[in-house]
Amino acid sequence: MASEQELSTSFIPALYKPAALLPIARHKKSLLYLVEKYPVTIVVGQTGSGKTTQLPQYLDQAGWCEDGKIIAVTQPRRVAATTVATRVAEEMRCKVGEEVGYSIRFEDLTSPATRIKFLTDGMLLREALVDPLLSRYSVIMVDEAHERSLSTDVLLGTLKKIRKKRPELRIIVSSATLQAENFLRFFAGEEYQPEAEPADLGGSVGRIISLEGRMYPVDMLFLDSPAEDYIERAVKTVFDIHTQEPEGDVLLFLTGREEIDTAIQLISERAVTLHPKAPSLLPLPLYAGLTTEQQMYVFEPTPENTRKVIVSTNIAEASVTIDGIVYVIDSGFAKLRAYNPKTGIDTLTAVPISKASATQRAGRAGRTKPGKCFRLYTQQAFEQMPAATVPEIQRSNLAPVIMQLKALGIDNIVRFDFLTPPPAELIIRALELLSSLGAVDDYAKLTKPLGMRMAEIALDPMMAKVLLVAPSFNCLSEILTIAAMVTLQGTVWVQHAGDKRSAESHRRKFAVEEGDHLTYLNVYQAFVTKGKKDSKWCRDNLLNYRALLRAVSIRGQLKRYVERFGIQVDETLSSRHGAADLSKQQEQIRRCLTTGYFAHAAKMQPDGTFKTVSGGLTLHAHPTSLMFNRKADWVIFHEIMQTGEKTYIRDVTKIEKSYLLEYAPDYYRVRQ
DNA sequence: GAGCACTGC
Repeated sequence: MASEQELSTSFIPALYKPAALLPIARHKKSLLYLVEKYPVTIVVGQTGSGKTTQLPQYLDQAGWCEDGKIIAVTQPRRVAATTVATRVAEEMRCKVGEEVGYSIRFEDLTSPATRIKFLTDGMLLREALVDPLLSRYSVIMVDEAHERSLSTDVLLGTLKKIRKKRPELRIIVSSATLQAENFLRFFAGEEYQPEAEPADLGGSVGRIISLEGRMYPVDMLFLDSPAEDYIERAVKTVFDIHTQEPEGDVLLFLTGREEIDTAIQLISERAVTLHPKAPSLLPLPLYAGLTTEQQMYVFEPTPENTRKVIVSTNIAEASVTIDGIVYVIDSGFAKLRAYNPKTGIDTLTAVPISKASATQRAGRAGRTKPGKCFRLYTQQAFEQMPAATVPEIQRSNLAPVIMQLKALGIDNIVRFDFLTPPPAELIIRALELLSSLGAVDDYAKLTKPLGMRMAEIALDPMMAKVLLVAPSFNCLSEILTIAAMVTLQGTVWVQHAGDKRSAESHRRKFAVEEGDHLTYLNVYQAFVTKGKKDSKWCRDNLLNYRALLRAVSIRGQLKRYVERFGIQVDETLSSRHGAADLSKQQEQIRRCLTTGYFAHAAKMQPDGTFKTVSGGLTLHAHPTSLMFNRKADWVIFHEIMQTGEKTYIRDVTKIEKSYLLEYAPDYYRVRQ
């Protein structure tokens, strides 16, 4: 007989609502019927409907994991894959990695016993490289498909192709209301019947099923005339809520760090004028650039007699959920990244959000009780918003996507079945770049072995090329490190607000005059010799400990790729001594970088700005770059981005003009 | 003098 102790440890934590009470429970039969009968099921349901946690368990119970088959559930974000797996494992009373597991880059918590597997959609695409028909899976559920991330879109196209060869495969797409028909139309193709009753739209291919969420009503309030300054209006609204509305925390959506800091300052200043006995206001910032500890404040319970005001970027729209929010203030704007194929430059600008985004933001007010959403725009402006945000695949540099598709054996990109095809110009521009890198031939086929190998490595094509030619420059070990560090995307250093001078002096300790890439190499080498077991060493040097640990993992993974290609990595080279040797080695590294980044070259002007090779554009070294306050002649850079009025280059390294002509003669002959 | 959010065996 089990002791009381044993019994009590097997109880499900009361934290979670018993599964049977979730709205999805009522739909169990019809869900299982649809999945049994149709190859494709589109599930419409909001957060809280239980689709992500319950549906996989229903499928498992109904026998979809017999004969060793697995149910896959994909997520656009790593944290979602891990947290949902943990929760489902608790409900099924097993450990993560047993019947329920997850798989994300660098973390595979699955075993031969795993029947339900949560993974990022990028990860499932990686699996398709090895197992093109994804034959281990009986059901693949693509969750949060309405977010239309790059990987989700590529995955959906790939699944449509796989379905033709595997009619027994079941595909479940989970989506918000607005896009459900698009997904069904996509999979049903010619069988889609626009004139049919809603219940028959998808012919014999699929059906849509709706699960209502566990949402409370949210009152919508619009401005009657447009706001001249939405930050000012937002702050005013915060105080109106604080003085006139019952208790409950406020979530304010703005576009970026600068606006958030301004708003928080205004709120703090004005809070002093509140009546001494009135409840106090606690404004808190939330954006991705904050450290994890700084972000944690928003999740702490609100102190007594206080109202929390969380001032956030888009991160709180889908990625982060905060309890206790009753009031949402929506500026109606978000910063979005877009790629301009004409200039090859990424832009980051504030643009009006879509109706779908506005609805999602408002929904954040109704998670625990009825709420209110104050929209800082008119109803007319809302009507004019686009229905949905332009999918990433239509506003991104497609070079990495094209490499990925080609690695999956999809050669004719133009004929690939995209949910929404990207503009031809984006495809042409990407193919031009891949051709100049030698990754594809005149028929746009992957070259052997260079293009094939580039496609297999999890790196941006320019860096992939650099890595694969590194052995001929005798600097493979160093490039492995540089590639890993650049992948961290500027998270190497931690920023401390108001501590700019000390940040700069710390960076100077590791500085290499030739530029950011060699400085990264220095930082990494210092980290593995001095700081790998010592997070204090990182704190003292304003370095991001977790980011550097990640660099170690990425480097290890890249090294395994290279070794699989039969290329030896000589790690003794990086510890060579002597000034002459060092300078020679640094030159080799700069030459090697140029073989991949020749299209990202610029010349410094007397005033310290840069001009592109064609001469058209004025570029500024990003303030985080070593080249921000140094002299150079020619440079190559990793990234170019336009924000506001200025165009910045980041991760910049000095080169000689002669390198460009030596390593990219064709590219530069045309442009001279 | 400064950057929304994600991701990859």
